[in-house]
Amino acid sequence: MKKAEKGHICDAIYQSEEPDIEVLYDLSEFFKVFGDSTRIRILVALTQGEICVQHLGEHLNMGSSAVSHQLRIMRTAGLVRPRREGKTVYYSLDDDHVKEILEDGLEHILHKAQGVK
Amino acid sequence: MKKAEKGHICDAIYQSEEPDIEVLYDLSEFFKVFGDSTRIRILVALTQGEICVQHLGEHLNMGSSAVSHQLRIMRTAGLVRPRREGKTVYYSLDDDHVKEILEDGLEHILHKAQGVK
DNA sequence: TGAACATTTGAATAGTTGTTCAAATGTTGA
DNA sequence: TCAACATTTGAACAACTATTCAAATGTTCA
Repeated sequence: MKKAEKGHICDAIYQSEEPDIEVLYDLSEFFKVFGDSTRIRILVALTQGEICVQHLGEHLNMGSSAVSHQLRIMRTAGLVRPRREGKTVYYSLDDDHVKEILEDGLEHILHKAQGVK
Repeated sequence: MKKAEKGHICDAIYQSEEPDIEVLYDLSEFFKVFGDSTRIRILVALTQGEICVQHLGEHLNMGSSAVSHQLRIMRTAGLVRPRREGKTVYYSLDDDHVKEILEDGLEHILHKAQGVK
């Protein structure tokens, strides 16, 4: 890889092979889903196993409609998966990756809270 | 730890020792910072090294003011750190944890894009 | 000090988003 | 089929957010 000639430190951005701008947009959309406390609480609850919409509503002290709206967003993002059993729909995390991302985030803010540096 | 008696699968949420609701709120606030494509692009650019505000603006095709506003948000969140050198202010990632989170997110969406399952 | 430049700040605005309510859809059992 | 229940959907509204512009702050150098 060739080094920039001018040597200005800001030139770093010109030699970087950053991911496509479109991918970075997708990435921000992905993180956006985690950027709401209702959705985070749902995801954290789901780390314990699958839960139906109504119970999620009770747990969050919200109506089923509001919960369903949020679940749709997370379903679209591929974070949760529905399973119907009679009248009831159970939701669960789509894969273990979600759990990891939650844990990484938690680790980060707890780390910061400890007062690093 | 005592198990729920009824055995309903939704009871999982009642036996869980989930993090304080306040912590989950902080967690969502943390992810919210990553949930904007401008900020993501700034963070990704910074993975290559420190960059000044003006160059970031050129890179993103935005005014310095807009960039500065976003940098303030990320500074407050403890994601980036400024270093003044004369008139110029260079920004860099505050710690390696940020890079990890970006990579985890990228890995996830690329993984999904490949069509898993 | 004063001019030139880089960054920050505040106010204004257009666009986005979460929740609520009402209505629709889907499912079960009588 | 009908009633009862669970979930989903759409529209409306209030709250929030990213960007822009103008003004202020901070820094260097003559």
